[in-house]
Amino acid sequence: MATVWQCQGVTSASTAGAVRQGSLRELNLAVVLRRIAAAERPPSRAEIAAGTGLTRATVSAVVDDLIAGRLVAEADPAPRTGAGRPARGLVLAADGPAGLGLEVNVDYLAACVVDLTGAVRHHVVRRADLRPLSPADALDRLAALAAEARAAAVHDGLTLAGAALAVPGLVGDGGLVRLAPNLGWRDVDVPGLLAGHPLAEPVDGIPPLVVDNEANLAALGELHAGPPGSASFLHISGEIGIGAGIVLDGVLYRGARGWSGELGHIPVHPEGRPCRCGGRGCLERYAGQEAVLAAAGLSGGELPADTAATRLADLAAADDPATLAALADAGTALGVAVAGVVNLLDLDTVVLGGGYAPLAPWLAPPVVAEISRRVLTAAWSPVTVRPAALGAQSAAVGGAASVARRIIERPVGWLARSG
Amino acid sequence: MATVWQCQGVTSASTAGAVRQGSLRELNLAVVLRRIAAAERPPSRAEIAAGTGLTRATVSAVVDDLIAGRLVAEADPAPRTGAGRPARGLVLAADGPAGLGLEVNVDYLAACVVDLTGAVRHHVVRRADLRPLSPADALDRLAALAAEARAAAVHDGLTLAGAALAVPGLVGDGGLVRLAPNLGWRDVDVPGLLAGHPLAEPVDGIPPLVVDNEANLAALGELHAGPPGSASFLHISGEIGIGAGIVLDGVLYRGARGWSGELGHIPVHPEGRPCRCGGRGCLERYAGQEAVLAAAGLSGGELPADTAATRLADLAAADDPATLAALADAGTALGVAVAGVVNLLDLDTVVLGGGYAPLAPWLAPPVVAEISRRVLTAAWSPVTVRPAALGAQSAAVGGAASVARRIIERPVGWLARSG
DNA sequence: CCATTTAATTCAACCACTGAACAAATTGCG
DNA sequence: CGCAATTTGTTCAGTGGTTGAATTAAATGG
Repeated sequence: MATVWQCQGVTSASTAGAVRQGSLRELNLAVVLRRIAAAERPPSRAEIAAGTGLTRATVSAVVDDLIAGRLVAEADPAPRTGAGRPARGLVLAADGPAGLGLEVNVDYLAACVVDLTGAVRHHVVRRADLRPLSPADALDRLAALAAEARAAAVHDGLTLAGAALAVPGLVGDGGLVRLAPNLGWRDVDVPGLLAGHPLAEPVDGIPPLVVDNEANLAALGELHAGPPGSASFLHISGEIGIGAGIVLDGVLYRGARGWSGELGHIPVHPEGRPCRCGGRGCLERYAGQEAVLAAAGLSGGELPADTAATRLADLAAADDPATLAALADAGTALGVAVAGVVNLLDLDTVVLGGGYAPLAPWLAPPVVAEISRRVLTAAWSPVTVRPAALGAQSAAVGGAASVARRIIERPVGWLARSG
Repeated sequence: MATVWQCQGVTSASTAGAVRQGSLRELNLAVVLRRIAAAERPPSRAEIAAGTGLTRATVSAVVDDLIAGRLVAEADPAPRTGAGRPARGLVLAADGPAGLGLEVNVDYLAACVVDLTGAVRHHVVRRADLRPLSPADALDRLAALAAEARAAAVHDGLTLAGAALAVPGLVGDGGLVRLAPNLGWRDVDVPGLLAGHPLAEPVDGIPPLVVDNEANLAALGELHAGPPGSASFLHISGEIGIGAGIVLDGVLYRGARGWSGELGHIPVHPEGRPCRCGGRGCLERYAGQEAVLAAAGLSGGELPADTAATRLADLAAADDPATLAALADAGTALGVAVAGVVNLLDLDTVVLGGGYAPLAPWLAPPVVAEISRRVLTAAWSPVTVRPAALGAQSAAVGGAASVARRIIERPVGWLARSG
């Protein structure tokens, strides 16, 4: 009776491999670095030792490695501590490795560079309607933008350690874009088309290029930029489709096959309006960009997402009745779907991102109303609904930040780079 | 002896503590033990070494510790390997620590003992209507049942290392049952009421008693008993309320506050039937036990769940038209909600458990229909809908198995017990 | 100016893994 | 039957990295 206790998932946390001798240092490098990254103010070696349970001797040795590897620097001025020898505060290095974030969307390309501290060191958005272009041409332009960003990073003394590309669509294994309906892409082999463009210097443990869903990376951006403490949240990207990134306990959940977050096709009126997915009454048909524009009396189903959102926000700010009604209805539909999600996942925060970010003043109230009406546990603990901290550009930033985060989670790859 | 009563906390991935010197052994004990637990057939020390990357010397030393601690035993007969010195197969010990699973439900109490290998060594169900009893009286009876189970375990040479209690309701920190509507419990301090009843011998790292939602533990039972490969699934417990346990990548997801899985209050008809939760159109009002019984023309809203389910199954098997229609409608409503969940979480398996298990032949087809109609990615990869492997009794077994699983995940606690 | 206090480093000791050599136990071939 | 081949498991000196105490460093305060 062979009983299987643990099924190997796609990325299981408990798949921790064997701990060899050197792993000890590897693990402690990560522990100390995480501690420095998570601290409110620059901690001293002694504080880290007290907080982690390691000895001061060990912490000193580990910190030496981190400083030698340009991952950590000593902060000045030193924090005041009172009597005794003054502590030397430790901060993440601002001149070490950095992540490159890229985004391809319907009407713009974006590239940004985020360093270890989380600071956005470089950010370019190039507006252009990409729908007429072939995937190869679009990616060529993206590569040019990436090269610019890389040059800027090098100029700042940074080293790009990896890149993440956000795409508005379903992404399969190996960076294959299965379907990006609004771009008109289908089965596009992004890594293949980008081969030859050196986007980043390969670092052990950091893939040179990760392709991911735009909503996923935007959620990571929110995790990175948002206030600490909300480690379980739903980040909703309201565009033509409605995607969502799910962060549970500080970890992005990608689903069994990497296709989680299809919030737009949650049924809100089971026998309601037919949807292009084949179902009926999907959320997208009530709170998607096209539906809201139509309800507000605007015809531009082909408007870019942020243009549409700002136009709606302008009209709503001017108290246009049709727009206000359209947003109220969309918010209610969104609230119904979100209430279901919160009931299921017990989230404490819902973030309105993408095109929803500028509309949050009008969307959030009905969403909150539906949540408090329908969520059983809302009485015990309130659910926060707030706009995305990074706004519409969070996917590129989130991608770049995810690269930096990976280095913090496993610094040995970077340290092994060149000695 | 001061025993610490605690609830299964929300474990954050980033709380990974420092790796002290001894942790190295601690981690490798877990690595080797997991390997033995996950293997199809008893592996040899050499196979473990090859599979993990550890040296044979290290594996031998680790295995010696595990055998000395009665967590592992050498299997006989030894597996045939061909030429060379014959390997000595390693299996999980059947006479070491074991977990105690308990369940309080509307019309029965249950206790079971599961050993490390996953075998159910003892299982008692005591039928009784618990609703007239006070929580204290009910828990007294439960404690008596637990004492019996403990005696049986000791008789078998087992040592109980912890207990898990399944309750049909919301469980807060510290084992406080906030609300168990069908039991009529509200803010019941279970650990306080059970103080003095030695349910298990405290083991470092294994809380003596964990109180958890019935649906959560049932999902763990399914993870334990179900076929391997489905490490991300939704386990639905259809009772008077509809709860769900969410297993993602082999890990039970509890939610930010431990209250995940309220599937019953997902809206399926936003302005439909009013629900006692204050919302309208909750799934529970269309697929909950009361709704189905009423639709089938049965009045017994107070029937125990399994009785109601078997009665419905009998009627359906006899082709009773009203029952068939009621189940079809319930299945459709369930399918709408589940389709939303699958769209959101990209699950590959949905398990019908609790009272739904015997009704699966009639519920599964409409659920599958709604999924294939509404789930965008169903075209790429099918979603399996199946009845629970353990049936209605999975919560107690799942709780007991979760205790055993904890020992496998962190054996050092058990090994430190008494030398 | 000196006692006090806290931070960081140094250093011998120790723990657990490493790698190679060795012993054990079986198969297969002459 | 005997011996080479083969694979398993153990022994043992060696090493990397943590440990804990002692030591040095650098400030405050009376």
